[in-house]
Amino acid sequence: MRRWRPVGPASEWTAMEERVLERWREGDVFRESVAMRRGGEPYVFYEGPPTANGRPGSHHVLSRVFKDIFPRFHTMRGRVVERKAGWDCHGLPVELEVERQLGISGKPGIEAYGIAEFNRRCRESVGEYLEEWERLTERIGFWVDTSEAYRTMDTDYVESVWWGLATLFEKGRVYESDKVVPYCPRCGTALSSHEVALGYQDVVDPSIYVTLPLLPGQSTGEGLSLLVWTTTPWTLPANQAAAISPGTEYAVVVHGEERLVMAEALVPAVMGEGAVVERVIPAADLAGLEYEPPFDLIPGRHVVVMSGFVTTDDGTGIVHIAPAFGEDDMRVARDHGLDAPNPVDREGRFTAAVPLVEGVFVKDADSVLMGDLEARGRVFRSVPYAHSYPHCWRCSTPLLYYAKPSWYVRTTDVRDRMLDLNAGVGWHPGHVREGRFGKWLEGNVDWAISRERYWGTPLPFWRCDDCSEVTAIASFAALRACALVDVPADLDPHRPWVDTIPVRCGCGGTAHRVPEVADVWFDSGAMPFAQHHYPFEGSDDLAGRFPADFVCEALDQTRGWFYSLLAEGTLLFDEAPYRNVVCLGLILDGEGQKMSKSKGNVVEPWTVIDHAGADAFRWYLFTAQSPWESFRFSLDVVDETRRRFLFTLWNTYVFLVTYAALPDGWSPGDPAPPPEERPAMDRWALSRLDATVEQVTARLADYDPTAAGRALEELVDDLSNWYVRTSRRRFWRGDDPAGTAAAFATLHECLTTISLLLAPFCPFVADEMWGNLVAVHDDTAPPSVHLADWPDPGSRRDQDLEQAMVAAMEATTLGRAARKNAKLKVRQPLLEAVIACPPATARMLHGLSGIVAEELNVREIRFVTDAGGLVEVTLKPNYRTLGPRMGTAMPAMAAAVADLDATATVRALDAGESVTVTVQGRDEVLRDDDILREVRPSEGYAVAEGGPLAVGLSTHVTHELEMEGLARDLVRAIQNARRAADLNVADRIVVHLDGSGRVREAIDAHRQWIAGEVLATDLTVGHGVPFAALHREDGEVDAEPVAISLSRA
RNA sequence: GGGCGAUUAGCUCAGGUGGUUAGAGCGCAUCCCUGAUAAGGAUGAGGUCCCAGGUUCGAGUCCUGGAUCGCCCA
Repeated sequence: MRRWRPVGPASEWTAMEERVLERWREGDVFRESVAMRRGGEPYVFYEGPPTANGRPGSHHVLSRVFKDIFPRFHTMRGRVVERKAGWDCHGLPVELEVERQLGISGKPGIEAYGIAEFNRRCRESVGEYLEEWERLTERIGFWVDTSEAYRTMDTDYVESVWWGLATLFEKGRVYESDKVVPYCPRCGTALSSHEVALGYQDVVDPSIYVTLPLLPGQSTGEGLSLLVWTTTPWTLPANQAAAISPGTEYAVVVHGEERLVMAEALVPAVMGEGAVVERVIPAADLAGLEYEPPFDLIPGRHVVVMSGFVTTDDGTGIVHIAPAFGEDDMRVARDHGLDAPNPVDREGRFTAAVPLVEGVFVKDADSVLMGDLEARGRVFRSVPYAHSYPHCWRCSTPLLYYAKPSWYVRTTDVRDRMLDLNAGVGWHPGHVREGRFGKWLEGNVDWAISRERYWGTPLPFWRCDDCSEVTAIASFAALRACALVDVPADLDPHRPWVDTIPVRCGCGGTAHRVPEVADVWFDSGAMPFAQHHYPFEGSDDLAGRFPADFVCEALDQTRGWFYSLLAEGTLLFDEAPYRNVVCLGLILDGEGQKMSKSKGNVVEPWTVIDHAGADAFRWYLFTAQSPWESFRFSLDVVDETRRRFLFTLWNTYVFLVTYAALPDGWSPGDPAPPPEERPAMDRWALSRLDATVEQVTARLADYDPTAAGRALEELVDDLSNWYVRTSRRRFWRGDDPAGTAAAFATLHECLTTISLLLAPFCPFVADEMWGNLVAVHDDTAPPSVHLADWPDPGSRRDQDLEQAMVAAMEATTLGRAARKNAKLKVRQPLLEAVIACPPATARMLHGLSGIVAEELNVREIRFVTDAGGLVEVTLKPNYRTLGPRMGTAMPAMAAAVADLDATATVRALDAGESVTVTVQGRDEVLRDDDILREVRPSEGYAVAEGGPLAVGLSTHVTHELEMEGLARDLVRAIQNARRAADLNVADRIVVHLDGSGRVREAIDAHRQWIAGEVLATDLTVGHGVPFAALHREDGEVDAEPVAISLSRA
């Protein structure tokens, strides 16, 4: 009883995938695949949480399928791979979305609206696209447990983050400092360096050269003005000092009435070549001089100081110092005991300290301030300046560098340790370790973890109203223990609720929570422990859950999640949080442009899935190129991938099932000869199969799905275009039952093993094939390929056979080229093909000559191994073997080889003798390996050659051969008629033919053969059809008219 | 301004440790096959391997410099 399920055409691919998906749902296959490995060694995967308040795009498909393939692979190899989904819930993107919905903007708007209600809406907004995310996740076959996903806003999660922050605080790794930070005045918050990195834009800012006249009555500098250059004129009112570079010579340049001071080296750049330098002053003589500030509004020392950070690369070599608005400026101010006055409020507007522009946003104040300076004759020159300036990555507001208190984690303390740990991480590509990520770590600065925002993990720090002492609270229990009010059992640990809970300070005073929330990157970096509510629940260690064996995200996460994970892993556990990292590239459109909604070039994942299916989408992403390069992505490239690989595979599978399902077909378990007794073609296929298993396993174990996938592509191509092509007849000829059984068993095993190898890549088609190739026939087999074990490579490699087959393929290609040259179609049988090649090749090919003969449609294959006669030989030195031996004498050797008598040399080598040549007075013995031969047909043969092989065909078509060719043509015509009549491949027919004398002669000569080929039980010839024809057609065969009638037998 | 990566056929991409005539797919042209058929195959045209130096008997491959593009940092 055959149990094969009928198979549909490849064009119904997406319907097939939907059916498989349904089977997974019904059988709960994902859960089962994990559960059945319980007790095995864990393989730890961390899901980097996406934010679900936007639609998932094609780039999310990229990361999600890479997150899928390795867990699937390791599951099949016996590891337990828990896959907990996660969602990043907090942060500015969410707040911005809610602000947009509410039509409010900025912090005052939010506070007027009410933090409680605002945060409630943020919580809702987070889940808005959750359903679409889950639907896409399922449809692309990303197996991850979304039912128990961690969410960074969950109470348990927040408590774990509190634990982390409080632990760092207790270790003395957290501090608060007034520091200049990149600050977004619209969002009202400082940005972390990795956020700043997201928002550089090329802009044109005003840049001005301003004069700072030195005050009269000082030792040096009477009548001189310092020249400073700035691209942020709005910082000039806050000027406190002018910094110069120690050890640099400063020039006094005459400019009209004025005498300007600037670094001597920069005079030509600033003043032009003709500038007159009056004299030169060493930096030391300028230090300490006082000058007239650009605006006499804010008190200060207005003094010249020396600082190492000043360069003479650009500007004037004198730097305007506004301590509140620059990191270097602040350091200079600290070093020299200067104040850091700040005339700009939190919204980025000038305060009453600068009446001229009070209430004006700083960037808008530039022109007014410059106009005022100009009017006072203090501007030397002003030119627009194009540079890259950081903007808020969410709202595009230009960032201000701005002094304000912030909370920091002292990551610089563990910088070297992070570098150590990073050295042991398996990065893919490897250059990220020392390159992009390593360089980033080397330049590490303390991590600013506080944000003055609303929707985030509140910092668990309480500051005493009386003694200012800060208490860090590591758990809700600890909070309850020292709270001065009742803490509800269902505490929402978000603002504003936690802000209403004062606690008792050690000094007896009352402490209130500091207003800031945590950087969302701290949330995601905490996921290794927070997703398990560590250390509050379950085991108090993370054994089997930390570190991860594998994480995977886009390359831009080097500064984001990859960093926050490593920083927290190092600080809290002194261990790298991941062993292997796979980086992914960007998804660009087909023209290499970044996809963006405004350009309208976004390829939606659903478009790809609906048209080409998830397997094709996945296969493209895995195999198109190295995953960390940018993808030039379009529907077309996925479609091409699908046709090239998936359809080829599917056609091969359909071929097997079609013939196996016939009544006289075959089922798994039917007896078949053992592999070693099967024909060469089968042994070759199994050898290739074993080689591929080995390769795919090794490449996947090394996180290289691209090479693994390409090995599979080659195998499928070999099977389809060589094995099936040459073995086709064995699948339906009844005269060799052992050969038929061997063919079925071989192809079945290949496809079954391929379904296993393919399972992590294309889980749908792999399972579909497994179901029909294995599961339906064997009730004890795993019902899904994803519950099966990864195959072990067999021991049937036969490299000699593989090599011989390559030669056979080459001979076939050449034979076909020869036919084309001679204009002899393949259907016309010929007497013989002559293969000219070295004896070793001939020995190798001998066992395969039947295959070559059949492919070339010739009766005989004859080998010619002697040079001369059929072919001429030319000799070339083998540089690969001779080069290292000869060194600089190599050109002389090449000349010596060219001088050899080719025919005699080849004869000697073929006889096993060596050949000696004299090169630069030394005798060199040449072996067979050292000489490469090229054969070329001699005159008179229509042949084709390639390297050491040449194939010639006897072109004489005898009458007998002609009749045989005609018979073949008739078979083809009848087969076409069968197709036109819509018959099944196994239907028996009766045929009646009518045609010319030549046609009749061909039929008479080959009647039995023709009937056999077309499954005819009766074949008649002549006028008048002796049965009621199901189908009839008139046509031509080899220019002869032929009428074909046929009917079912 | 600095770091990292890329640049190979019209397009998309392969090309361990340097070694014969640099490959594949798509597209194009010309054919073939027809018991996988809304498939399949063959042949052909198409290359200054970004440029310039260098190392070497020999460089797409290694070194130096430059150009262009991308990402990251300042």
